[in-house]
Amino acid sequence: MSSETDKTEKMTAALRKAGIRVTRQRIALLGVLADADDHPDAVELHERAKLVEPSVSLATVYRTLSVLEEGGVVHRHAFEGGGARFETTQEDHHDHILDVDTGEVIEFQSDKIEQLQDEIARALGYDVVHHKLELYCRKIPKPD
Amino acid sequence: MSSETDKTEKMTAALRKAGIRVTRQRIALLGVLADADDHPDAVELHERAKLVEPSVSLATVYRTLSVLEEGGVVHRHAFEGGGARFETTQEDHHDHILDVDTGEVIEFQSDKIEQLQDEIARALGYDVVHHKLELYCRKIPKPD
DNA sequence: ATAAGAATGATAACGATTCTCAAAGATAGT
DNA sequence: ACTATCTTTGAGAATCGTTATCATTCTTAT
Repeated sequence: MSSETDKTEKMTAALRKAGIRVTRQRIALLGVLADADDHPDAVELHERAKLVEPSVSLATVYRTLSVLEEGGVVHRHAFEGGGARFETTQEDHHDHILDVDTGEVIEFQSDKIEQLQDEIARALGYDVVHHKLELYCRKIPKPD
Repeated sequence: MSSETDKTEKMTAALRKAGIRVTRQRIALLGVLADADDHPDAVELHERAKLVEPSVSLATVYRTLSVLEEGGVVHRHAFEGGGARFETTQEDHHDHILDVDTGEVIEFQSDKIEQLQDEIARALGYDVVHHKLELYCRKIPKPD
């Protein structure tokens, strides 16, 4: 099998499609992002990318993340406390619940809320370009 | 008239009520915050506070903002790009529209959205402690 | 007025991110 | 494939917003 090669080709294609120059470092980072099912920050992504492509520098991770963001390939989140965290745009749009005790991130989506946002903005003469909705929450204790 | 004295006394009372020790610097900063109808950052607040109380240092501005936040007297906002921005909690709760072209901040409030947020969180086993809803928008061009 | 503790200004330190620059690499045209 | 051109890279310095340190000054409860 050639699964590693497969992934490389997939990432290469994705970069090409987004009009981004293809380099070893970018393939590695995009691969890591595609595999991640959490919301890692730049340093964490650097750690993971180094396992695939040891030469990647942190500077390049930051640069590439910006490039990928501009290309619409990843989303950058600035949750409260600490640095930015990233995820691919492969999945559908969603917002986040942040567990204030554990730091856990849960994703959710509500068409109703999005629709209300559009209505509110429109009424004030604005179009929503993008939005940020974060619910900082605490687990409801189970009644036992 | 003794309007400056009046304000000082008002600010002093507000600090006392919040259980915060009263100093010249804190009175000055809180006064500036109370007067602000925008969402200034720490450096901007420092500039304004220096006009009232020239001795205030930037370090104290940061320290005091944290103290005031803990005391529930001000809110800290982390809008995209740049540092934190502040406003007093005198007004009712509201969320923000950010004009992506001008940086302008518009406030709005929607009980409906807040209610939906609670419902969504509850369904996932969470209570909302606080939330952040920011609509990054662009002005709809007037048809002329 | 005084003692005990808290707040202050100046500046160093910090973490996250961006910049600089010479060297290496990618792409398009031959 | 070979070059020329333009881009990206790694390493580390620099920057930005913010917090920590510490000796001095100020608040507050007595």
